Amino acid sequence: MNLKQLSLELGLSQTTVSRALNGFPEVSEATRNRVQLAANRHQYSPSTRAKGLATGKALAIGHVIPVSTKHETMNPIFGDFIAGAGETYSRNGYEMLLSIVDDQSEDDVYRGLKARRSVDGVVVHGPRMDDPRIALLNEIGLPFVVHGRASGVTAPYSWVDVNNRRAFNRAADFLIDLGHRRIGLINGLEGMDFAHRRRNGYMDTLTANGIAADPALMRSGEMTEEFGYTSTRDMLALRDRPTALMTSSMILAMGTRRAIEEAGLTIGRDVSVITHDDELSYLRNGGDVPIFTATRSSVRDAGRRLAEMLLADIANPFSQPQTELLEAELMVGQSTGPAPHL
Amino acid sequence: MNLKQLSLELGLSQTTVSRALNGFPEVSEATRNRVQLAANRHQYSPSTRAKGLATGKALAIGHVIPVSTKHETMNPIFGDFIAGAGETYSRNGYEMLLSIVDDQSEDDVYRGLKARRSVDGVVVHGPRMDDPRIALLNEIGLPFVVHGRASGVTAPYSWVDVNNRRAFNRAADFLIDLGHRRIGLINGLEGMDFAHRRRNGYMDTLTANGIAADPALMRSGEMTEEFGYTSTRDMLALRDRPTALMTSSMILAMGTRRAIEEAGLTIGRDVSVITHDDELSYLRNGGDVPIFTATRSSVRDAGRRLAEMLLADIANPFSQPQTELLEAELMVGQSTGPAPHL
DNA sequence: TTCATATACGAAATCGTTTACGTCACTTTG
DNA sequence: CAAAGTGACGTAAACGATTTCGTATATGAA
Repeated sequence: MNLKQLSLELGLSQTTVSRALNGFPEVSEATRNRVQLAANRHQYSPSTRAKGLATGKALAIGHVIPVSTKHETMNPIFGDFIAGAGETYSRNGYEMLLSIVDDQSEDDVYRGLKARRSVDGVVVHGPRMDDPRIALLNEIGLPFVVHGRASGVTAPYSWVDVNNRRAFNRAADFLIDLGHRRIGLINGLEGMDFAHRRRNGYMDTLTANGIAADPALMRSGEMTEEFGYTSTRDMLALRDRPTALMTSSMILAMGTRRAIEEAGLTIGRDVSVITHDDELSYLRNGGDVPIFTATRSSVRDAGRRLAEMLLADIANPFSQPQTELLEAELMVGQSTGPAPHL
Repeated sequence: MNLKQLSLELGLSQTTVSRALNGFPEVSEATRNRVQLAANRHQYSPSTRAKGLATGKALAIGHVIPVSTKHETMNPIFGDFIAGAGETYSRNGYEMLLSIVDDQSEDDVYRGLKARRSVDGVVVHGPRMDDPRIALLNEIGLPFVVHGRASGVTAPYSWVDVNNRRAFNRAADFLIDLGHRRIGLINGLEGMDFAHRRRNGYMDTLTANGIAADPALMRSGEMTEEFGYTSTRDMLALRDRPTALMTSSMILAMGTRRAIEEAGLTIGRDVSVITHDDELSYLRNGGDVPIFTATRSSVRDAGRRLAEMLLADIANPFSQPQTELLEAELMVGQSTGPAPHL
């Protein structure tokens, strides 16, 4: 069923039917009802393609997901993030377009989306330091919001981010208050902006407390369970092993737990662990009492907020860049305790 | 840059330019080259919307991801699955449309996609037993392929699935060969088709070996780490506790490991564990020697295969339903050993 | 020379909407 | 009572591609 058929059946012009359905005032309430009813009866919905052509809007948002060619790793937070964003989109009549792309050819994908006019805007995932995508998107004039920030980029842009620095400040502070002095960090990949900020937060707090940062206690890599395991195992094998560890994700923390227990140590007593927790739906950090002490911030909420921001940006093209900094809360769980006397 | 502008600049008609770019024979090689060059120079790509309108194809595939309203849980395999499918799509010039939808209103989403003509076909995720979506999609005439199967549905349909039954047959057999008689099962949600098949595989092998299935050793629920933990903890507290456990996912297995170690037991010695492993990129099951003994099948491959099947289906509308049953391989790791003498 | 046949290109319809202009019958206003 | 609104609807031109017919020129055969 298309507009023409519907209007023919109603004995009205396509114009009137279109206006009736889109809520324009120049149509009587009587006919509007008649049209609505007929539309429902036939399950009429305007063709997205035709509507898009006519209005010049795509009514779609693009998410470009980089997958590292080296490790073929897909960020596990991604699912929950788009679940949040997706809610906002469908509530506003937008569709979500996904492009999975190896991090080599990202540029072409953005250019392609623009050239084919497939989307009205895009979400930038996994920003790195000095991320070139921001300049690119500004250049080609595609509205966008970044999930995270890109240190080193001076041009203004919209973003939604967690206060990673503050979160890791607080986590380190918490451990130091418990008497820990040897604190390790198992972080995301070097070059990822969030990893950079988290390390800064960690290091600042250490030095502020007169503790020298030890390179042997700092690791960055792909955030897999395996990496959490090997990093922890190696650190625990040091002559002067850490009494506490901070990890950048729950999955890393699982690996950390495995290594600690394999070493015959007890988590929360021999080694304290604080992790960042994105509140992934399938990795809930316990019920009432968290398993891991954690800095917690829902990535799903971030998705929701970011989508709202992007849609607002698109609706009002001359708006200034918006930003939103989400604070993580520190949840005290069972994985931390006073520093042991070694 | 659109077709009109490009043809104007070249001093050709839109027809010729279009034909040149789409590889039609009735255009000389000389002008074809000229057109190609100009198109590249201006980064011209045809508007998806206009092209879709003209051709009647959407050049897009829809993925409808159900999110349970109760638990707000998003299936963790989803990310890797669409990474696989996405590769196939972009290689064939298709785009991927994502709809996140609570499992109440799925019907409307499929109807909407059809009515708005947004996609040429859809992928059905997470089929349940007697899944009504298959009948619905057949009724409204939207091409689809199911990731998994739906026991109880008699109508023919295309699917790609892992041989869940066989996988759990083999896993159970393997444990029984090691001398285990008390074998627990920690499975996905009741009603999910894959969970049903896995349980059947498990139970068949038990009874074939003269072991009565014990309801106390069978659990189904959302496949979170927490559920793996509580299920295992409860089973280990039984007077006649299991010496081996089978779990339906790596994440469940992580919870299982936590409970086992918390009970002061050693995995692979006191309690053996076999898990199903979807080869999620961020949950690699160890390197050379797997951590968990596992029935392994790449969900990313499944995504690739399924996408190819769907595109073939769309290209040839009168084709018969295709099916593909992937076999899981049994990887022997460090989490299994001979049954202990209790 | 003439007619058929390629070869290379173009004019215009088409896809399904939206929307800038008309239009026409009634009020309302000065 | 004529002029000016207003309310309700229609005509037709976009939007940016593809595609169905043509058409003009060159080539070959009769």
